[in-house]
Amino acid sequence: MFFHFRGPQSGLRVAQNQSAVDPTKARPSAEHACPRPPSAHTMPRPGRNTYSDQKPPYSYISLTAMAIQSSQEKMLPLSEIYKFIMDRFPYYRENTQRWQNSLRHNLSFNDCFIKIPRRPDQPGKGSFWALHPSCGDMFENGSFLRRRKRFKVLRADALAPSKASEAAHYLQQQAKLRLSALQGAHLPPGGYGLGSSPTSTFKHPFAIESIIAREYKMPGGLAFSTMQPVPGAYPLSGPLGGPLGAGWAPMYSSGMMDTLGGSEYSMGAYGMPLKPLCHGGQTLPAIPVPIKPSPTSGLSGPITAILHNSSSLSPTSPQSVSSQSSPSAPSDPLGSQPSILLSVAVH
DNA sequence: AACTGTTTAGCAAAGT
DNA sequence: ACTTTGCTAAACAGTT
Repeated sequence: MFFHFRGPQSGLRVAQNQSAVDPTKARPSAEHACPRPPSAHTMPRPGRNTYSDQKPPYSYISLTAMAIQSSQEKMLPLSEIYKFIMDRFPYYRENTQRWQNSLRHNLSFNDCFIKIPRRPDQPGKGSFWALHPSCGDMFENGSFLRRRKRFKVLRADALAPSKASEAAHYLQQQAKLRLSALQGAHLPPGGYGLGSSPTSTFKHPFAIESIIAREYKMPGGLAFSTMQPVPGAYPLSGPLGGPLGAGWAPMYSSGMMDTLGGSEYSMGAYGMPLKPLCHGGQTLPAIPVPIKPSPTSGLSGPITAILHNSSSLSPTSPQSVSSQSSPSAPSDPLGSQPSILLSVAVH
């Protein structure tokens, strides 16, 4: 999954219609924030104190993705996303109610963000938010500034079994690729295998990884709050030693791979039994299932199949396998009928 | 009460 | 002109 930053000349509207919405609010206009669209090589990076108190030329989706990407667990609670943004962009230390509302709206509205419930024994407010693994191609040319497409999800209750199995296979492949990436920090050719875009293989100097990695190495110990272990997340010390992407923990820490078509249960990160999610004879990996329909990176063919009637699943929570309902999970509009969602990219 | 999450609505700018 | 995308406001419900 690659995200690149690009100058606002890409077409992103910055701070648009703010004055129109509320002209009484004295806020920096887009022109003020970016008097001259910086070229790619002058594109400021979202480091600490970047943009001073001016509004950064990033959409909320971008900012949120940056925050999530910056975290070791690749997942953050809402409050940590707030922190990340406020920590790096002083502009967002004011009018918090306004932009935080917008940000929450984005989290809910955009399929590229998936919600990962907390463990039952780790109380806290809100869930964790992660990026859908297939959203790396969401932005134009990998840019964080403007998505090139929005994901629409079509219900595919009548999805052919072959399609469903292809989707399961796709998820399996993704898991493997992700694992290999985590293990050696060596990205396989073509990124995580999500690289439907040729840009995925190119690590742009303004890619989030590049930016963040650079900042991680900055002297003075720029310890983001987001880099701290997330309480209540799924801290993992998987077979690889270090912490893994908690949201995807069961994929790597247990015999997830083997559960595909294998035994019914396997042990999760906390020794909890992980039951493959089987519906209608289909066996899908026990991965965090997006509450919302899953987006796709624009790959051809079936990209992601999720179990629609498990709208909110915790990867290691027994509740997630014993009960398909969660407090935050709206009731299935179709009842308990197992169904599979096939997400497609809509241009 | 405060926070979190969902949803609807309207507007503006960019893209097609 | 129409569509898409992003921003903002607001209402509401659920959770802590």
